[in-house]
Amino acid sequence: MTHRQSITLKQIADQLGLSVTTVSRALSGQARRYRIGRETEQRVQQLAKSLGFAPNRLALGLRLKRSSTIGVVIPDISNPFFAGIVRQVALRARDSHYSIIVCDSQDSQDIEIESLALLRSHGVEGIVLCPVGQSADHLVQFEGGDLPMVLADRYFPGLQLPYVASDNFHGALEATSYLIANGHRRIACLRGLAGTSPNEDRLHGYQEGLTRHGIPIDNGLIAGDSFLQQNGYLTTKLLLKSARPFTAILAMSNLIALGALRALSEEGFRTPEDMSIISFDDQPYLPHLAAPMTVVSQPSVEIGQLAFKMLLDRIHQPDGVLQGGVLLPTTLIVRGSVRNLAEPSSERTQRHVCG
Amino acid sequence: MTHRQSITLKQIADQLGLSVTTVSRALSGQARRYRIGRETEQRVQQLAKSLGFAPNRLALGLRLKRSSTIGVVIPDISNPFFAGIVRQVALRARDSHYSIIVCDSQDSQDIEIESLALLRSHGVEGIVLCPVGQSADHLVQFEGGDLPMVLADRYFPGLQLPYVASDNFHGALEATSYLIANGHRRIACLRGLAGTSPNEDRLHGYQEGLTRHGIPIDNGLIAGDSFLQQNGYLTTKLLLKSARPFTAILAMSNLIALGALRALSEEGFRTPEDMSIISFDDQPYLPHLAAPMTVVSQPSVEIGQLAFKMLLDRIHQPDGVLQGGVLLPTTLIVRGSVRNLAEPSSERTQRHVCG
DNA sequence: CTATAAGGCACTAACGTTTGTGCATCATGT
DNA sequence: ACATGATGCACAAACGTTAGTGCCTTATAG
Repeated sequence: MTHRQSITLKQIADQLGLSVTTVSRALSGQARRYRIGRETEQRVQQLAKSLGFAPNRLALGLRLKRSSTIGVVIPDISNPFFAGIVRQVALRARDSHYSIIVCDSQDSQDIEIESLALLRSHGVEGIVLCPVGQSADHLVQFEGGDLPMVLADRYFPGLQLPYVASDNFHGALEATSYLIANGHRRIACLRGLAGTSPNEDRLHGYQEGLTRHGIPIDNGLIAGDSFLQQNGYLTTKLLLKSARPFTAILAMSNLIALGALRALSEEGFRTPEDMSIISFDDQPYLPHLAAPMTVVSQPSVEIGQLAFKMLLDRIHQPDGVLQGGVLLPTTLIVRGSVRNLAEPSSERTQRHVCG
Repeated sequence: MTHRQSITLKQIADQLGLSVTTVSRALSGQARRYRIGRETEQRVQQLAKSLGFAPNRLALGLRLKRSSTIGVVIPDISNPFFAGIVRQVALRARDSHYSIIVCDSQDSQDIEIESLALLRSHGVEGIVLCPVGQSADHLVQFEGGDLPMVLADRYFPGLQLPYVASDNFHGALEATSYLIANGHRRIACLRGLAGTSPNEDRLHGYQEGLTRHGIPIDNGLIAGDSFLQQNGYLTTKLLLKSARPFTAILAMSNLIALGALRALSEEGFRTPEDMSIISFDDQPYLPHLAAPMTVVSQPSVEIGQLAFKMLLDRIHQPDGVLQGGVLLPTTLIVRGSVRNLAEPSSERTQRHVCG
């Protein structure tokens, strides 16, 4: 039970006076097939169990060319959104007897590239990737279908790889429409990293929302260049200082929203009295914010689960027809961070908190 | 560059008309030692580079008995506190050319046990474990020193394993003292899982804080049995319904605090006007809560970094003297969730939000 | 009593790597 | 001319596993 080092087939074989081959077959359920005696089979299984035998996965992987591991590469594992995805992948992987090697690319495409090569050398059977960069040159090698890969959260239009992401276009469209329905016409858009699908899709949804309601698009209200908190903070500061008035903010990530909140607070703006805001990504704490945050919720659980499922499919049928991408619907969760401009401003629109 | 499957030493050897041995030596910097010709060395290195050769880690691990991987086992990777630890371990591991296999034990000791066995079979060189259970029977096998292990966040008093955790006793003591200094005498304590070091240490700190100020300990104000949100919610509900009055809450985890907040909100209690609260674990969103949360901040970055460093030390010197545990100091971050009972109750103690 | 089948197991190679050793060839010193 | 030493590389084994095949024994059929 408590052993100094992992025990091997050979040790069991020696102890029983059998060959390694026989032990292997007795343990892998191949006993019948290879005519191992009933009694021998029992003895092997008993001893193996009592010794707590577990096959060396390195040897197994080498021999079988199946390492029972998959790789997961994400920009920042401490971002709850990505952590949520990783968790679902991890849980599902465990159900399917896979282990996961996790790489944090730190929002760097160079590290991402390195990590992919590293995972390959580890013999992973597949990779779930939340890509960070604006280009996909390093991903074309995976189109071939050796080493299966599924993209999560982001995708690249030209790239022939399966992906799972939120329907960011409609999410942003719905959020923008909601703001407009509440009387907002000048809505700032706090962008994430340009060239990434979430950013582009959300931006288009935002623009479409304005256009559909006959509101001209003011490019001066569209600003920002990263999904990080610092960007939300600085961009909001700048926007508030600019001459362009606006009554609402559409923040393209949870981190951007946090940064915006800080800037608003510093500049003396109250939410939602002086400024309305909608963010992306639902989180457990959002109902408890000073202004309970109205958000476009992404189905991160489903994204993670589906990403793994699609990867597993590709691992099992590498030559099956390539699935396209899947866009999962978002949900607008209405809380209290959007003011209805039609109502008197002195009153909070909802919630008894801070009443 | 773009290859269908990983390339091997043999392929390079064949292409150059050399033996695998020579190629291996030319690539591992052993050329001089084994008298490989200067020119041969160059040719091998060039070709390897141009082919993007990376040694098969499975074979490498098998041969060298060094897999260049470590295992990380945590209760819930989507909990920002643990995600933060994992991230630091991942970053440091990468610096040291280690990959990490992550297991989410889902707060289940059975899964934890399974995961440890799995990691062993993967040939990991060491394990960082945030244990979940109340007993450490399954960990004594690691005292021996084969398979190095470092505990993070929690430890077990009797167990001879190095650990890194917060100084929860003093953290709770400081928080309790702060509450008392603000005039609170009846302070509810929302516990986590009994038998775990964070819970016990925080509880003792709480009790010590009361005792030092001559306040009797009321066991009716100490309740709860898990670190999860649901527990915070239910326990708070129960406590509020009970006959025992209290003016402040000490929540023993970020999740518990979130649950408490929800209960308070539902029961019509305002924070901090009607109820003060202090939680553990600092998070980016806490300043933006309805009542910006005063917390005992844990040095999760340092915990993760140090855990990896200690593990690396043990990997390099398995027979070195066993380090004891390390307790890292916490920081009380004062925000606005504690009301000073000496001040008039109608006014918010600070902040202009919701003014 | 012999051919045939079936039962029970071991031998061998292979996965890709590293490492100890051995076998050539060439130059050098005497 | 002959031992000696360096130089340049290849061979073989090993890590732990699986899978194809072969060998021996016993039972069954003719």
